[in-house]
Amino acid sequence: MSIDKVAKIAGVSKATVSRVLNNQHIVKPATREKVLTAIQQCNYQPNLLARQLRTSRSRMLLVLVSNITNPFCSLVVRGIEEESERHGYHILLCNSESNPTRESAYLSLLSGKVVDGVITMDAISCLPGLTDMIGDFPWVQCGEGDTDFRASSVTIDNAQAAIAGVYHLAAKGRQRIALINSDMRYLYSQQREQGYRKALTELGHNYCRVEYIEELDYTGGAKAMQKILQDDQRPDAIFAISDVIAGGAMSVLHQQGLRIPDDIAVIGFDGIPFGGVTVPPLTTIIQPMHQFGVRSVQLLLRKIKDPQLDDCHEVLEWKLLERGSA
Amino acid sequence: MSIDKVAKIAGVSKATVSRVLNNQHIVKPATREKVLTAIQQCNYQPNLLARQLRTSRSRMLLVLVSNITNPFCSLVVRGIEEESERHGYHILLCNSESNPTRESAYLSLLSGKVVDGVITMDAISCLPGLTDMIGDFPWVQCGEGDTDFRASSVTIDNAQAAIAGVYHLAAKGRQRIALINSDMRYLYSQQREQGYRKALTELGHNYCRVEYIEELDYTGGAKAMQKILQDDQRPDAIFAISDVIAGGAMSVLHQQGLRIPDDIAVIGFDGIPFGGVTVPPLTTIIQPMHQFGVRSVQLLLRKIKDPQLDDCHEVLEWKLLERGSA
DNA sequence: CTGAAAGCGCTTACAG
DNA sequence: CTGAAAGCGCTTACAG
Repeated sequence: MSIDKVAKIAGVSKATVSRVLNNQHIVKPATREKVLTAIQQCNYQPNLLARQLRTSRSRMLLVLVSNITNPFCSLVVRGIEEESERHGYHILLCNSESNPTRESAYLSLLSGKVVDGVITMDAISCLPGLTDMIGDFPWVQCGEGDTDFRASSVTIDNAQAAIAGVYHLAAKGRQRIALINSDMRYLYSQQREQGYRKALTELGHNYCRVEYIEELDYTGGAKAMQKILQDDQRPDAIFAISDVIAGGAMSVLHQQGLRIPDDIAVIGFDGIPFGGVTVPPLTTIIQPMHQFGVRSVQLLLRKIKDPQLDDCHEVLEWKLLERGSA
Repeated sequence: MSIDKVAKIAGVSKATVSRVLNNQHIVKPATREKVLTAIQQCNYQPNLLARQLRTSRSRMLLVLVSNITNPFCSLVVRGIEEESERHGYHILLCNSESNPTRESAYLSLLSGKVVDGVITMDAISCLPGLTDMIGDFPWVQCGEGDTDFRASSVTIDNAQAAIAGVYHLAAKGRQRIALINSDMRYLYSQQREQGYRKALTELGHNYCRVEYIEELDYTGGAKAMQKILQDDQRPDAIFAISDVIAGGAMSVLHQQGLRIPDDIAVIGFDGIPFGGVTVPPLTTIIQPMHQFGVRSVQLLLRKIKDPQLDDCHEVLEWKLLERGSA
């Protein structure tokens, strides 16, 4: 009714009002003026829902993260949002906690036409049956690059990065390098562990120790570190699969009076700001988190514009940043 | 058309299909069965947009945060999302970076009927003119409690909490307590500084020193700490307005070889997990972040259900958690 | 218990 | 350059 009201005030048809609203330049300037004045006058606000229904475009993107509390995630999300905004898109955030019920509730927004596409950051293998819900809708995996699915992806070469991490520690003379890994449902966890094992083999190291955590947070890292310290043979280096975990591990080392890196070196993964303020500052492997977000949006929008487009698997650069801890 | 298709297959009217879809129990079981089978058969997915347009309810909530990267924000958002989901609502996240253009783009979703209400976590004073856009739509301020606006709010008693922080430091024998404050556009920053000053007066402390940061992150805290250390007279305690800032400050203290808390005590604010793994662990004032989110949603939904309801300003409990740093 | 019809507020061929 | 009309896919009084 609202656009009707404007039309009545301006003395034109609602088609014309719609044209002005959508900046179609075929409208005669004089008519255009009349309409704009009318819009001002009644403080008209378009009903976006109606527009979306009519055009079957919502300009809304769904973002599925497992835990927004993880700085890695929030930094990527920031990139996603920034790029989305540049293209006039808004984002719907689903903080899934890897909870299938919640994920499927959000994914139904795809078939419900509420969102035009989805960026998933959760583990692919946490989306069992959920991939059916995504169906043929535009989809980009961010941080996970499983080519078995009908989705584009943005990742780094996780195995290679992990290898570089191990070599860095080895170059520092470390002989017993332990890995604290997170959830093996994540492809990147598998890939990094693979890299870790490969590097050890190449280097001829006999010591190999992997401890898994349940929750990817500081506490998880601390618990894993405690576990490792109960071993008969103490490692002389820790490779943490994320900076957050490294943080937890370091706090335990401090409590135990162990010196970093003298007694045990620590290297992390991600490159979150937190790593700059640990004691000592954290050596880590930097992922281009912001760029992860930006590229994901670009790939997604491209697919939305042209659904025929082939999936594309983009591999970005990582960088080892040496600070004090290793 | 889609509901029409189902209707045709089931041999009923689309009104009946709609009734089944909405679980209205007036439908005869036999008819219901027919419809359900038809739905299965053609794998029908309702168009939510159409439903929302028709019912003028989107079951979508807008959440405006200034920086999702701040752990305080992401922990609150997690609470918001959890409670939203319980009520069948989804959330739209706007990471504003206090950017008015971006905020107004998102706020137009209110008048556009894309969201039913908004929770703002940004500084009230960062929303100049934006409050007009919110108009009479359901609105809850989270973390900021400016009663001058037509909005409900969920906060703690910031002044009182700050006073407790200062008294805690004073009880530890600290005489020169400096405050690292964040952005004074935030009401909570003003209130905490007020509390800080009040406590100093009550205690008869002459030393009073406030350093402001530009960006609420580790770097901001570090910079502020460096600035303070250039003073002729060094403080013997730092009250940081957030744990993140405390983290940055502590890293500088370590670099300078100052002992915490012996040389300088540090107390933070918020209670983010990070505080548990600093060296030493961070004494802090805990805000009920998750509960902030939960209550905000509850107040908002109540208002959405009954727009006549008066605004309500809820003040939750804070708690001082003593750990090693002060 | 069920159906025909109106309507939510837009956009977009189509005709002029 | 502009308007009348159809239609996006639902829900909901209203009548029976």
